[in-house]
Order: sequence, then structure tokens, then C-alpha cells
Amino acid sequence: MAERGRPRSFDRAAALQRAMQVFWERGYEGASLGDLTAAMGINRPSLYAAFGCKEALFREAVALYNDIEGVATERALREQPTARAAVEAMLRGNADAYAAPEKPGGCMIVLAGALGTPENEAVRNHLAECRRDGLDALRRRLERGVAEGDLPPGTDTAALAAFYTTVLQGLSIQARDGASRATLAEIIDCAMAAWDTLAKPRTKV
Amino acid sequence: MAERGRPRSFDRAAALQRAMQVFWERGYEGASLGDLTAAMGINRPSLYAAFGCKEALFREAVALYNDIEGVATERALREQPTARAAVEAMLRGNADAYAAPEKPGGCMIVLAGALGTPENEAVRNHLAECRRDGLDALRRRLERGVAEGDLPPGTDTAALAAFYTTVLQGLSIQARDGASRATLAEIIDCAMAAWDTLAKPRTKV
DNA sequence: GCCATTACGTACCAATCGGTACATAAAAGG
DNA sequence: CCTTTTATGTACCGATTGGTACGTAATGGC
Repeated sequence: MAERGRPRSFDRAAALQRAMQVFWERGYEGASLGDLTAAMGINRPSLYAAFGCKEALFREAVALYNDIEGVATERALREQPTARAAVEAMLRGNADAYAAPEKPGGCMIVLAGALGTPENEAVRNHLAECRRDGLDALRRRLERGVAEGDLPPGTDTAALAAFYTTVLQGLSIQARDGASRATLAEIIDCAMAAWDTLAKPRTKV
Repeated sequence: MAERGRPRSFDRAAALQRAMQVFWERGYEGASLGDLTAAMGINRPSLYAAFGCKEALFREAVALYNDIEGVATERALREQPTARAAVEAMLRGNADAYAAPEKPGGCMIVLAGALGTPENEAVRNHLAECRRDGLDALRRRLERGVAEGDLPPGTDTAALAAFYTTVLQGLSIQARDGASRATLAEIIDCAMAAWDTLAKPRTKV
């Protein structure tokens, strides 16, 4: 009763994953319907019947990306015992993923909708919201660190979260530019070197 | 003798500057010929006669961008007395420019060619080279600091340059996402907090 | 004045863009 | 069996893409 009519002849989840890879590699506007259908192994009408339109497909691809590639971040923030360990694990886990040779370099959320036509502003705004969510999650983890005592009270968690988010986003550019895992690791070494200085109440006014 | 035939009826330099603004705002692929000619106040054939093709126009726009927006960086790296002061001045000067309300947010070199069609890979490679040039310039300034004694010998200038380049590039994303000058300044505060720890010979193996 | 040269605006090109109409095929329900 | 429902492949849509052909206008050289 749940399934009437001709059954779908392709694996929707697998097709979506292929679409995600194309968007990840070429960005929203750089991925044409032809690119997408070719990678997904289906024809245009099947795509529209299953996903609605290009933008809806992209939003599903973004959600899938967050599910697949975002778990490492969530786990790091949740399971690491201290704020510092959480931030460092998050950075290193993402850096490893960004430089993985079998995947497009860098983060799809950061790269796939950087600039483009005003017509597609909604898509870019959606990605910007995802980035904002990441920033907020990081900040909440830092505040948990304050609450649990591994960060001193008065720590500027907003500034700290903005800083490490900035580093994380910069890593995406570096990864797309071909930086090796080792280079990304060194960058993170540098970023973490600031921690002990930052994890104190603000000395300035 | 130098000028024969009908004289050009528009200011080539002014038109190029308008084109630069469009590319800066929408990226290479997001800027259509219609957008460009409208902003430049000329018709298509005039554009092609004066600049060759879209890619050549973009390359000139990038060169102009480097001339206009890159001087602050060059000056900071050249005139500041120490490596630390040079890096900090470069970051703060660029952050101020990235968040200037009358200009598109962030750096055109970082944003205008993030992802796109394989057809335009040459354009993205050109921007990547520009980014590499910035990284190299920063590293040379750090090595000058070692030579002049304000950085200890054995300082890992490559890692330091990669780190501050990553922060700088991350600032472009933040600026496009609407971060204020104050927020960018706080991020730079955090990045500079790592300096004293980093400006020492490597302690690790 | 006349010619060579260059720039101009109009009007066009093939190719590609995202999106669909439509006839057909394959399943469940009766 | 027939009907209903959904999916598929082909072939198409108007709009937009980057790029030009071409006749005309404006200049310097002679």
C-alpha cells in the first residue's frame, strides 16, 4: 500500500551521494544539471521527480554532507573531556578530512557557495547559516568548558570561537590549494599555541 | 601618430575598475557579460576590443585588485620594523579593508574563484598562484625577521607563514558572512596571542 | 576632400543553462 | 483482465551564456 505505481529504478540515497560529490567539487553554480545527472546515472526527469529542483537537491546534499562529514566535529565537541581537547580534535579531524586524497579538498559548506549570481543568494545564505551553526556549536562547547572549570571564568568564548572557526575555514582554502596533511597539521599546531594565552580572563579593559 | 582611427569613447581604466567590482562581488563565473558591460557602461564589442575576452578582463581586474588592495600588505611587510609588527599590521590592515562597508566583503583573490566548472580551471589556478605569492611574501618577511634578529634562529617560518595566511584567508569568509570590524579585530587578537609561543625554535623533535 | 584606421551600436551566433511535455513502461489494486 | 499510479527516456522549451559579423561613425594622415 505504501508503494504504488512503477518503482524507482535507481538508489535514491546513492544518487544523492553522487550529487553531493559533484556539488562539493564544483560548487552550486559550477555543477550543471548535465554534470549531476551524469554522475547520478539518471535522466533529468528522474532527478526532478525525486528531488524537486536543483536547489532542493543541493539542500539535501548539504544535509547529507553535514551528516557524513559533520559527525567527526560533533563527536569531538561532545566526547573530548576538555574544551581544549575538543577544539584540537575538531581541527585535526577536519584537517585530515580536508586533505583526504579520495575526496574533494576542503569543506563543501565553506567552498560550494562562496560567490555567485544574486539569483542564487538563497543558496549562499543557507550555507552561511550552516557556518553560523558551526560557530555556535563551538562557542557552546567553550562555554561548557567554562562551566566545567577547564576554562577560567571570564574567558571570551565568542572571540575564541570566532578565531578557531576562522582557522577552520581558512584550512579549506589551504586544502583546495593543495596543502598536505602535514602542512595543515602544522597550521593547527600554531593555532593551538595560542590557547594557553587565550584561555584566561581578558587582561584588556 | 600613436593614435589613429576613432578614439575610444570611454575611460578604459574606469571601466576596468567597475569590472573589478563586479568580479569581486559575484566571482568570475557569477559575473556575466551582461553584468560587466552594464557596470562598465559599454557594449559587448567595446569590451572585447579593449580587453580581449572575459578571462583576459578578469586577469586585468585581478592585477588591478592587487595594485589597489595589495599595497597595504606590501607596505606593512616592508615598513614595519619587526616581523611581528609586520604580520599584525598586515592582518589588521586587511581586516579593515575586508569589512569596509563601501566595498564587497573579503578578499577577491580568495573568494572570486573558489569552485566552478573544470572549463575555468585556469582562472582558479591563476588565483591560487596569487595566494601562493602572498604566502611566499609573508614567509620572506619572517625570514628577514630571523636575519635581523627579532625572530630567533630556527623559527619555523614556513609553518608560521602558513598559519597566518590561513587566518587571513579565513577572515575573508568571516567578512562575507557579515562579521564586523570589531569581530575581525578580536580574531586577530587571538591569532597574535600565539606569536610569543611560536616565535621560538621548535621544541618538538 | 579622401583614405586608412579604429571604435561604435545593433543584431546576431551556437552552445548551454535549468526545467518540462509527453508517450511509454512497470508496478499495485480491483 | 483493466484501471490507477508512479517512473522512465526522448525530445523539447525559453532564457541566458560567452563571443561576433557587419554596417556606421569618428578620428589622423595625406
